[in-house]
Amino acid sequence: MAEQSLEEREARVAEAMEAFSERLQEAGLKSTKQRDVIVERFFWLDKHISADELLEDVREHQPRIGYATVYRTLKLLVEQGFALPKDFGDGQTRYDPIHNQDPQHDHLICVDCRKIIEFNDDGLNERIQAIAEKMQYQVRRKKIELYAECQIPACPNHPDQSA
Amino acid sequence: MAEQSLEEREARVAEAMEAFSERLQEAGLKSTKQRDVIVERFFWLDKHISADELLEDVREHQPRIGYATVYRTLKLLVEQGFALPKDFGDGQTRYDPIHNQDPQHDHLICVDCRKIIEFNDDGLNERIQAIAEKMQYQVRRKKIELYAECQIPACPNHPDQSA
DNA sequence: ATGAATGCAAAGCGTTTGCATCTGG
DNA sequence: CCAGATGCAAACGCTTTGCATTCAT
Repeated sequence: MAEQSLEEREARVAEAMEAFSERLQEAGLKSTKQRDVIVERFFWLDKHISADELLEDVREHQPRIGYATVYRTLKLLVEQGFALPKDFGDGQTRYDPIHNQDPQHDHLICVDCRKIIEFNDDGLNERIQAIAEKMQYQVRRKKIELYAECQIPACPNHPDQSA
Repeated sequence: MAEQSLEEREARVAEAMEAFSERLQEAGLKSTKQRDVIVERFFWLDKHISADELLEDVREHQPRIGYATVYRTLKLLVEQGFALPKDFGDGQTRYDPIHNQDPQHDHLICVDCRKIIEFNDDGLNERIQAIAEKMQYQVRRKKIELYAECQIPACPNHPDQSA
């Protein structure tokens, strides 16, 4: 969401790619051109992306990539802890890149324009811990989605806001 | 979740059925034997049920019911505000009956035994309101799921707990 | 060279829909 | 009567899989 310089973005992607490569080697898996492109674009785009959207983007760099490969790579990313599958109720699974520094944010989805806004609230997280503890549970991960409408007359979050 | 006497359950179902019938009439829709059975079983079972599970149950009462009818009825229930579709990541949509008295609860899902526990925490709700307000949004509905593991050595929430 | 990854197309799965038939109001 | 509901099967959209080929190590 926050604006990000090209350098920052490149640094972030490079870091993520490095971590990913390491993990691949650890797991005895191979690094291929397709896999690398998919993962790199996934980290570069850095948004809740669907397999479909990712494939479309990746094909600009590697036209002959098939969707099976995208799905397989996405699954791999999830298994290796680099992505989290999300379902926002629009019929397709979206994948959320996990940055080490922002391990677990929540979402507010505008019911008017479907824009997805990320947020993080410490008070909320504390309360959740407390709730789980009271029930004798320890939270592993959470999924918090607020479906809300904008209160400003003309919803400011229209998709045509240059991304 | 809470134990419920047969009378209570019957009363609850009757009330829900009445409300549903009213809504049907208001909307100029018809009450049919199939529809009634599906809706009644849905309210009676009163859990996060999948179309599949509901169909199986309903067929004990009306064997010739097709799954299209179940899906259509579930959709109707959602449209009319009697059910909320939920996705817990197991590949199929589950439907959560809405009781007037418990309009919007949240869920804790045991990662060990997949048991789904409902809860409701006012402090949590208040905080959520505040978060949305700060962002200039008004929450329409929320989806909060805590995936957590039980801290008691032998997870007490095993599916074989008589339902 | 050898096990893993790819690309394609086919299959799979949950869900929706077209259509002829039936039914409630 | 006639709009709406049903049941069946076919269609659907997203995702997964089988298999022959290619590629990284």
